[in-house]
Order: sequence, then C-alpha cells, then structure tokens
Amino acid sequence: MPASHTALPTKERILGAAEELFARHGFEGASLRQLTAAAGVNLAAVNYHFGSKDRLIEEVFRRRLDQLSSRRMAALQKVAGEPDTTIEEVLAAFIVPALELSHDGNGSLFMRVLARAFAEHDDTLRKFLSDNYGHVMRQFTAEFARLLPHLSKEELYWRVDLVTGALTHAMSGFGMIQRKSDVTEHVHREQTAQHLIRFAAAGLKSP
Amino acid sequence: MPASHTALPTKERILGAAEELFARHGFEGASLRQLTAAAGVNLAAVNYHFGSKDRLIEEVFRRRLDQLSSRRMAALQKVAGEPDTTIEEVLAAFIVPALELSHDGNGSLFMRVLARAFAEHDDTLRKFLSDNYGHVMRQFTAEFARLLPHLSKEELYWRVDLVTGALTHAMSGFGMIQRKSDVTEHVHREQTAQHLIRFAAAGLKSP
DNA sequence: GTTCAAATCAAACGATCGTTTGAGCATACG
DNA sequence: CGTATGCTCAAACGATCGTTTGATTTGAAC
Repeated sequence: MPASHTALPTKERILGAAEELFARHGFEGASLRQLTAAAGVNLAAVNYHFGSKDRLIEEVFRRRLDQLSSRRMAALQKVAGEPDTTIEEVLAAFIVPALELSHDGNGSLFMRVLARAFAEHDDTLRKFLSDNYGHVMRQFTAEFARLLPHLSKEELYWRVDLVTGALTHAMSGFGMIQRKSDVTEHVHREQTAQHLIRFAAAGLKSP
Repeated sequence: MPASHTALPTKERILGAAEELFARHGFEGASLRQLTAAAGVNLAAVNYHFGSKDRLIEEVFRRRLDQLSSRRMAALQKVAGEPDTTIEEVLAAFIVPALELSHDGNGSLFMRVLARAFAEHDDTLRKFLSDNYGHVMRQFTAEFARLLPHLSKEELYWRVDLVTGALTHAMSGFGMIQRKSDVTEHVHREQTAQHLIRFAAAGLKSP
C-alpha cells in the first residue's frame, strides 16, 4: 500500500518518471536505475508492479493513448459522415485533443515519446500501437477519403502519412515553443491549432 | 593495411554496418559487438579507427551529410535569387538530392538514422548537426522568405519546420514503399519527388 | 494482539556494455 | 636480413544493464 505522506502511489510515480526519461533518453537509453531514482522508489518496484521494462513502456503509452484516442474518436464522430463536414473540422478532431494533452502536465513530454516510437522502427512496439490504436487512424483516413473522393487510394495514404509525420514532429517540439507573455495559454493553443490545421489542410487539398 | 581479399577496407565496413544497425536499433541500442560482428572486423577496430563510439556516430553522419548538403546547396544556388524562381524549384533542390541518396545503396537506411537524430533531442548530437550543417537550412529558409514575403518570420519558421518534419518522416520510410514492377526506378523516384513537392508547396503557400 | 497479504527494501545474479591492453601479424623501407 | 609501422586479434578491464531473491516492513482484518 502507498505510504500516506507521498502525493502519488508508487505506480503513478514510476509512470511519470518513465515518461520523462523515455522522452529525454529513449527507451534503451533510460535505465531502470535512473528511472526509479528519479521516481524515489526502489529499483525492484518496476518489476514488481509492471513485470518488466517492456511492459512498463507499454503502460506509458496506454495511460496517455487511451485518453487521447477516445477524445479523438469522440471529436471525429461529431463530424464524420455529415454532408457539410470540412477537412479543417476533421483535422481539428485529430489535432486539438493532442494539443490539450501537450498542455496538460507532462503531456508534452509524452508527445516526444510518441515521436520516438515513430522514429524507432521497432516491430514489437509498432505492432502494439497498431493493434491497440490502429482503428483511430483508419477511421480518420476513411473520413478523409470521403471528403477527398478525387484522390486515389495511394495518393490519399501518401498525404495522410505526410500529415501525421508533420504533426507528430511539430507536437514533439511544443515544449520548446515559448508562449508570448501577452497571450493566454488558451489563446496560444488556439493559434497553434490554426497553424497546424491550415498547413495540413492545404497539403491534403492540393490538386 | 586492408587484406586484399576483402572488398572494402575496415573503416568502410564499420561505417556501413554502423549505418544499418543505428537505423534498426538506435545509437544506444546498437552495441559495438553486434556492429563489429556484422562488419566482420575485430571489436577493438572501432576504437582504433574512430577513437570512440560517439566519434563513429559523427562519422556516420559526416559521410552522408557532406555529400547531401553540398548537392542541396549546389541545386539551390541554381535558382536562389532569380526573379522567376518558384517554391517548387526550391523544394526540389531540397528533396531530390535526398531521394537520390535514398536510392543509392544503403542510403535509405541513413534517412532512418537521420529521422532518429530528429526524434532524439540529444543536445550533443543537435549541436554537432547544427554546427556542421545548419547553414544549409538557413540558406533554404532565406530563399523561402524571399518567395513568401507576406509571411511573418514566426509563420515562416513554423511552416519550414512542418515541411522538414514531414519530409524527414516520409523519407525515413522509403525503404518500405514498394516500387511497382511496371515503373523504372527513375520514374518511381520522379513520382515520389512530385508527391512530396506538391504536398510541401501547398502547405508553404497556404494563405 | 495475531495473522496475513501487499509492498518495499538491500543485495546479488549473470549478461552485456564501451574501452583498453599487449602480444602477434603483415607489409614497406633501410 | 633487420626493423620500423600499420593493423588485427583475443582477452580482460570496470561499469552498468534488467531481473530475481529473500528478508523486512506495512496496514488492514479478525
């Protein structure tokens, strides 16, 4: 049981420290000794609570992606299939939940972890992400296909891949983009979303 | 001196194996023992020829980026500053040399190494890349600024960052995109370049 | 107060890491 | 031939890795 003087239970503290160290040093670069020291827990706690380092990595993804995916799906359902839906609305359903995550606690660190997972062409990790969250990408692609009926299947996949690459890259760097002190965080997030949506929409719609 | 029956000298064999293993397993994930075994050389050869693993990593970048950067700069010089230059021409100067590299031997593996370097926010590596090859990015950005005078500095940086993110992501996956058997490699490369250029140009030019 | 399971702990496991050493081999030059 | 010189090699260095163990502590149930 968790000690009462600690703010968070051991499991949560490990997940938080893991997210930060995986973002900064990669999955292989961050050791369990650094990680447990940063979390203020015993070395053996990782294997006790998660079973192994690989399962801890999966839990780091699960904790954030469960929420992110369901928010994206919920936002998509509001516009999917409607007769007057715009590309920009679908992109907003994809981007805004990720931006909300980026501005919530250590969420921006998680976007860096996600960008690493993209760059690592690790088969095990890709299969885990595809099995558990692939349906989200398929739903969005299907909606883009409906709104861009003149594009061939091949052309559509190309553009969706380029959009996700650009957005993942951009959002993994959000921690560094300084918000000007004369705009509120909410306004800043709104402006960022507009940047990304305009750019991605132009790329998708290009003739 | 190299043994006469081996096709390549030890240094080249190490660089080739390093490129492949860094692409597949990352800089920390690929060990010198895997690496030297794959190259068919002795473990100590890395430290003898390169001094350390970190210096080997730098050499892997240097071998490809020296060529890539000079080709990009040469292509840019042909259109920079001219009165009738188009965005598409500047993007071609950036993209085509990278595509040529991707289709040359293990070049596509190097693009994956480069994508990893983007994802790793490692300060040492970023400084090395910025110090040695940052002038290329600055030249291209300056030319984009000339062709897109209505964009604010901030807006321009945003879009250039999104373009490089999308392109690096896309090109790191080229090894997997299957060329249809009824098109020659040259035609395939041409088609790929047109995909990327159209997408990026639309994003840059969006109002 | 006793019991019992969950949680934490220090310590050690074998494996692997990057790096170094010193002997041995090859070729080129005197 | 003798001898430098460039290179390769097996072996070992200390450090660190993920994981496991067994004892100890904790807190609630009875």
